[in-house]
Amino acid sequence: MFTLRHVLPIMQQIQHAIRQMIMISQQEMEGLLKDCYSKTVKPKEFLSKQEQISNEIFFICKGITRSTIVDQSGVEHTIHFSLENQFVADYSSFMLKTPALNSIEAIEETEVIVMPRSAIEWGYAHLQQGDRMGRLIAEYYFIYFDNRLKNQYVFTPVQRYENISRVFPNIHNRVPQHMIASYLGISPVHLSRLKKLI
Amino acid sequence: MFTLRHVLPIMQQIQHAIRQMIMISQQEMEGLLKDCYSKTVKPKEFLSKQEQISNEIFFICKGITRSTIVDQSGVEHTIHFSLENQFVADYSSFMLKTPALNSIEAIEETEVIVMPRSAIEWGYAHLQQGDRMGRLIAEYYFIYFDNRLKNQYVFTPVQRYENISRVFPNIHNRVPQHMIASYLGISPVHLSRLKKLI
DNA sequence: TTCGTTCGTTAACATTTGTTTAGATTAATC
DNA sequence: GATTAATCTAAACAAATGTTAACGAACGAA
Repeated sequence: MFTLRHVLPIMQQIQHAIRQMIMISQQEMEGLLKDCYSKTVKPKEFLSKQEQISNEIFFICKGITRSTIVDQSGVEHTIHFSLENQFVADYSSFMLKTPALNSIEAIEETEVIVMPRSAIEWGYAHLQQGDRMGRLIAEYYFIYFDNRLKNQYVFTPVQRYENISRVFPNIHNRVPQHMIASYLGISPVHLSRLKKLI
Repeated sequence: MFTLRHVLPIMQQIQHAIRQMIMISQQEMEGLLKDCYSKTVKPKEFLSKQEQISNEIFFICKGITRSTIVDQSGVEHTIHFSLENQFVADYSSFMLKTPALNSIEAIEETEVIVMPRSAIEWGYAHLQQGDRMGRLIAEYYFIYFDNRLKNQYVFTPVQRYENISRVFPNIHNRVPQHMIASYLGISPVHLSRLKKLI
């Protein structure tokens, strides 16, 4: 049987990400990560599915995922891409303990650290800076969403396309174009058309 | 000169809102609110303007505001409405201390409590549950934004219009229709056209 | 009151975007 | 390697949305 000491090296990346947010002792870190484990999913496999309550937060060590939501007509929309060194979850479902509206699906082969609810709650209760960590995560995502929403109002589809390409230059090699179109809120045919005009 | 004891009655509403989020002693409450003050703005007057760093959070006691953002072509978009008993600010600007992209403008005569940055920072540093309050506020807005973004993907303009009318039935008596159109991301002429079809 | 402004509706027309279908290319699977 | 599936592009047409202009009603300021 492995002890925590043996498992930790795999956890280096997530530890680094956590230490960028808060001051945390080695002892606290071990407590926080004791229920966490790593998991690998293949392309098109799901990390979590809609209609189930999200009881896990994922930290992406390697790979890329997309979060999808299905509308009343059954059409699937890509609402986020998530990359290496980012946390991903349906946070609304996690926080409210309501059924998730999102699914999270791997695009490439993806390796994640799974943080179960028990680990997060242990953190809030026992970490000196637990609530601070929660606040910073929430604020980080708040800023991200605020930005996304403003973009929707202020930029045209072409501008949004150029913005992604700038922020995430490699995206065209890693995700199919029809998913980018879905993310932009336009049809794949139309994105192809717009590209011709640039 | 008024002491805090005299000022507090005006502050009842905001105290109630704060107590719904965290446990807070009367002494802590007085510390938190000691730099806060009330302010009344007339319709079309601004609580805060774009390009300035937001150093205040507003609590709306009475009235209604809209948050606006201007695109590259100079067109103004309404991105939020905020009502009684809600906090409003350009939180991204407040948190990052960067120039605001939003302006906040009163639609009706509006009375707010102004919470300066000093009050918020005092709260984070001295309140027993300061970070918890920060986390809950950030999480609350996170959920709000998450929802807004999903709505953009999943609902048509007509559905979004019906959703507002349901969530905020009185909106048509309180805000001009062209602002609602702007909020929905469509032209005022088109909203008028869509209404005919319902 | 009177005058000017803001607001909502309507119609006509222009532009953008979606849909369908087809074909060609590449990637994945057996 | 052969076959199937996935992906992107293209064209033609349909639907949705924007723009402009005109008009009248409601509202506010002088």
